[in-house]
Amino acid sequence: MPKSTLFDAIERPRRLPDEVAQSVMTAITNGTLKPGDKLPSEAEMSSNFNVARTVVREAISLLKFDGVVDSRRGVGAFVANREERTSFRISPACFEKRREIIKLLQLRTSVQSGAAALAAELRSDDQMVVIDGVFQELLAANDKGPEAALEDRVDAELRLYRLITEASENEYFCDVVNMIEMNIQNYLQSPFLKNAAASEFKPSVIVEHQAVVAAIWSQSPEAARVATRVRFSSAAESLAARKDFA
Amino acid sequence: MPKSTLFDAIERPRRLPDEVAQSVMTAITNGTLKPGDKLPSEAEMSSNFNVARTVVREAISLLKFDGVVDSRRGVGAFVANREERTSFRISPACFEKRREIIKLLQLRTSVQSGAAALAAELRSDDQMVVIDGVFQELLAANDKGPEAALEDRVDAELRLYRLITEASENEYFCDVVNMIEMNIQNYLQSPFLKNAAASEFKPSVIVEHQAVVAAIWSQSPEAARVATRVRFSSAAESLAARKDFA
DNA sequence: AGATTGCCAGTTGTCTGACAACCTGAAATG
DNA sequence: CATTTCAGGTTGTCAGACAACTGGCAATCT
Repeated sequence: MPKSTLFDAIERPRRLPDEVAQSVMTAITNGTLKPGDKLPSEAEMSSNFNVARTVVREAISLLKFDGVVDSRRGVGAFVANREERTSFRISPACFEKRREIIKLLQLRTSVQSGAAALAAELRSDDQMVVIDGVFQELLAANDKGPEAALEDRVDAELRLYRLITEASENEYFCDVVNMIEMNIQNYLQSPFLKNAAASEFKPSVIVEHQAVVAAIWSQSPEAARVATRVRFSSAAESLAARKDFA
Repeated sequence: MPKSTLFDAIERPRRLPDEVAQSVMTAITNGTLKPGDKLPSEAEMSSNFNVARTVVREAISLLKFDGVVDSRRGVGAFVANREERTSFRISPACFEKRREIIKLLQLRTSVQSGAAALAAELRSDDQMVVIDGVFQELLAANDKGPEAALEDRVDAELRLYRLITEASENEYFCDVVNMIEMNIQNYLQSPFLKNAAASEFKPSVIVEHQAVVAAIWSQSPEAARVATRVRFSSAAESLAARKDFA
């Protein structure tokens, strides 16, 4: 079927419970609702938001599951202390301010470094072969110039560090890194991402990647840790130096 | 009213949606449901679990919010790829096997080290005073011997590293650390925690704490990073060496 | 035959109303 | 005054209904 380009896809209605949850969540983050405060009753919110109580319940249920609020039957729902949360998630607001996203990358750097150190220690020879293969792909894509194989370059880089993280044999590192990556992908506009990737076309970048791979090859945890930190700090800095976002 | 110790608190009825969510989640983690698979329809699950559809909906809604499943109106709900999850959480199963909890502590170590490095760089003098104050409390509690001030010692240690993490000026580090701490507190039985704390009564431990505080005092990020890693690795090792859990 | 349209069963999303379980505080009771 | 009882409010669960949407099948048209 020839795809018509006459019309854009219509925007589909968002899910009500997520909207309500988001709304309550922002009230909590901006301090309108402080820890210990009682949320309005479900019936009240239901009429305020003009949605059914089931919708409000689903929304509150999400927050309860994260430990953001705590509800007691017959009493009400209350905002919990921030340090009582049982899940880690990144709010969309993170991607609106440069300072916030830099902070996120600091965390990413820290986690990725730890994973690389473990990977250096625990990697099998088979894993090393695969890692090196992807690194060669990255080199090949890089040789094609800044624009030609941009997609390939980004993809190879993503896979490279995902493989390294998996070689740490620690699912928690994988989960955190994947989760951060996913949020970046979801909330950062793709043209911006593309520009960021383009600006990372420098010889020094490849050298930094090289150092990471070499450290893992020689099974040197400390070297891997440092090299990874250098690489990701540098990426964060080059992002910080850019002018095309606030 | 004097608190009676004759009876334990009765176990309160758990929430149905959480149970259902947990049930589906384990089916996903153990591979019964693989990425791409279609979940049974809500009506079907409703009759299988013998609960109302609203309960099933809340459960699935939780998983959707985490990006664990993805649902399309008129079609069904599907298991998403693991790397597409948008939140990081720790399953209770983590605390059943020693190897799992060690892995969790590896992550904790990595994150805490990064936070300490930032704290060394960014701390204000006021923050340093508070940090040192809590460290003095820790020393005082330690001087009272292994059992006498056990509670105080644990509490001071918790506060010490929480303060350090906050001094990093990075909420993501705080959130991850708090979240891990919270899960440990929720899922690890308190007698076990108590024993673990008691076994951490050694002169070397205090020296390790001391090194962390000193590095932050002298604003040496690298020293803080290493000292923190030493401290938490050592804690993980002493946990691994224990015989009272599987 | 081939392409298009209309229709239908199945699924998720939302709404409504009801009742059960539970807590709080005030009124009734001794 | 101390205790009990009760009424009202809140969360938890249930049942049923309809709306919105999808995919595939059947009817229809060219």
